[in-house]
Amino acid sequence: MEHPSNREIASVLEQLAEHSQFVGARYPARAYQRAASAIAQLPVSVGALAMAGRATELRGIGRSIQSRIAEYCDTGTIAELERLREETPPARLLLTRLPGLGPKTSTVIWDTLRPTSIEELEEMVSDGRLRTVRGVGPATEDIVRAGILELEHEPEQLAVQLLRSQAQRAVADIAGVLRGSVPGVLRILEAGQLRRGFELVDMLDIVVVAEDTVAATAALREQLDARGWLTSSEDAPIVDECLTFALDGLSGAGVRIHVTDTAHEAASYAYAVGPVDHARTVLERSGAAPAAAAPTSPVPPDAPRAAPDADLYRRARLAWIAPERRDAAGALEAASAAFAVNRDMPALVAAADLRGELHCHSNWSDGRATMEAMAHAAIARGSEYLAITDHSWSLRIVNGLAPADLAAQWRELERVRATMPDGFHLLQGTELEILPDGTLDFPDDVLERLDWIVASIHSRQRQPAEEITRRIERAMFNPYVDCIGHPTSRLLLRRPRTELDTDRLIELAAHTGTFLEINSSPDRLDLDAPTAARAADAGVLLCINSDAHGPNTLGLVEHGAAIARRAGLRPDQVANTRSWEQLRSLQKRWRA
DNA sequence: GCCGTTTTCGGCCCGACTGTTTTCAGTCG
Repeated sequence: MEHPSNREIASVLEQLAEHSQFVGARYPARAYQRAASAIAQLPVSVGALAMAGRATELRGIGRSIQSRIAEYCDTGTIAELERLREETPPARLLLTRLPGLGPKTSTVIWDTLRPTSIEELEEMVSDGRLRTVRGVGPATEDIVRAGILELEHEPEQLAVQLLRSQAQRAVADIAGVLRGSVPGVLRILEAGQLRRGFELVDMLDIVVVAEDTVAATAALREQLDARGWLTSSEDAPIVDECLTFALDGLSGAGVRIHVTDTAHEAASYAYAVGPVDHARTVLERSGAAPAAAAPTSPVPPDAPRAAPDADLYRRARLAWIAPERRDAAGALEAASAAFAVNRDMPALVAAADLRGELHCHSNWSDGRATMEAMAHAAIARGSEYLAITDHSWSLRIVNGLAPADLAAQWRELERVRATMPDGFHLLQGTELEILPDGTLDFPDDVLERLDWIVASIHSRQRQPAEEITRRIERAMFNPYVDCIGHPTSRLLLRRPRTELDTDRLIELAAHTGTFLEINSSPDRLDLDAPTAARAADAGVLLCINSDAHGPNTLGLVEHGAAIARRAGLRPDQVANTRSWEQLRSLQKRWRA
């Protein structure tokens, strides 16, 4: 029996959380929220667990939430939530969703004014009635006014964007459906924006290679229809039959499934990877004759010879271009020039090139696992070194470590180290808070005892450009600061980047010998690809770091590697493609 | 709504900042 995805269930719980806020039940709201975020990253189906009565074994899920999940699996809905939804006026929803208005203020406004519509709320803003609400001043008024305005402009920004991690999960879900229900599927290939390494994705492209495209398309259409997913179907202009639909639920991103057979696989894949203009040019240059022989699956993501469309590029008299570089300016010209002299395009860095991990957290601060568990997970991934970089003490919210804690951690680390296999380096580090004035959270005599130091900003992120740039500059001049973590502090779809002047950042990183991070957390991906490319051009070494908070998230470096590849980075431009001994010799503390 | 051998009831990350007050509540990370 199939269950709704964890993503879907999490979104339902989030809606329950929102509605709990309306009735002032803030602790239940938090419980729903906690359950939702626990489920979202769970590797097993919570629906199956709930139906078996075992979901309560998970932290954050009790009898009540379990029964709601089971109800959702059974009936596809939760009666209580449906009722709440119908009872909730749009103006109420708007108020609670405004960033800067919390549960208290939005409830006070609602209780005092009771606008029956967004239009009425707008009137209340302009005629000053909003201002009469206790606790509402000019700033709050601005927040509401801006919120209404944004709502009016929404059609333009309605395109739904997914983080890479969400997009990958969605693709995996869809692929699961396809495998189980469409006959004669030979392989399923990830294409489109996701394959090209976009940090945000609004269209998922999936190539289905089938023995019989007519039969496969019919079965696929039926499956999608049965799920209510199919919104439209169009024939792709060039090479394949393409089914287009919208994902259900919260995400609502577009999906295109390209059905093809082995004879047309290369062209179909190139087209599905895109961008369209690039694919067209390649297809035209190749003579667009369908490839005779198809490569055999499975296709490793990056071996040029084995890529599904490698042959196509050859016939187009082009060196093969990695999907991540197909948006890059001048890619076709470079590939043509390389082909003329019988060369490949420069090799791009891949996650498999990374020999160690330089930014992760343990349960000494806000990580979920012991240092030991993190180390074993790193070893299992083939890493040669792992730096434990728990937060420093000014970040109390995540249990940042004081110098005394650091000393205790050191003793524990020594004990764990003794159990490690030969050749593996467990390093003691810190994610050091750069304080608002640019001073560091630990003095130098503490820092000099650590193996590896990532310095980052988590507070006062709205400083003006000059201040925040000076702040990071001061940190980079410290001889023990090895790397600047998530330099612009953006959170994709949630929070804009800081005003940091990245030109200055790069210039000083080169000058001081400080590495810059490509943080692989899917909602950060910071530095972004264009900035990382500029940094590499300036001779700055980048670190691709997972920022893992548990053993399962060390693999997030795949996302960071995708960004690095979009930036065109070679392995030698990434610091942690080196052994720890080599990397260590590049730390500025040994070079001065 | 969830959690727990120091609790089956009474707590729930905690400090800084901001905007609203006129000494502090609400929001955020």
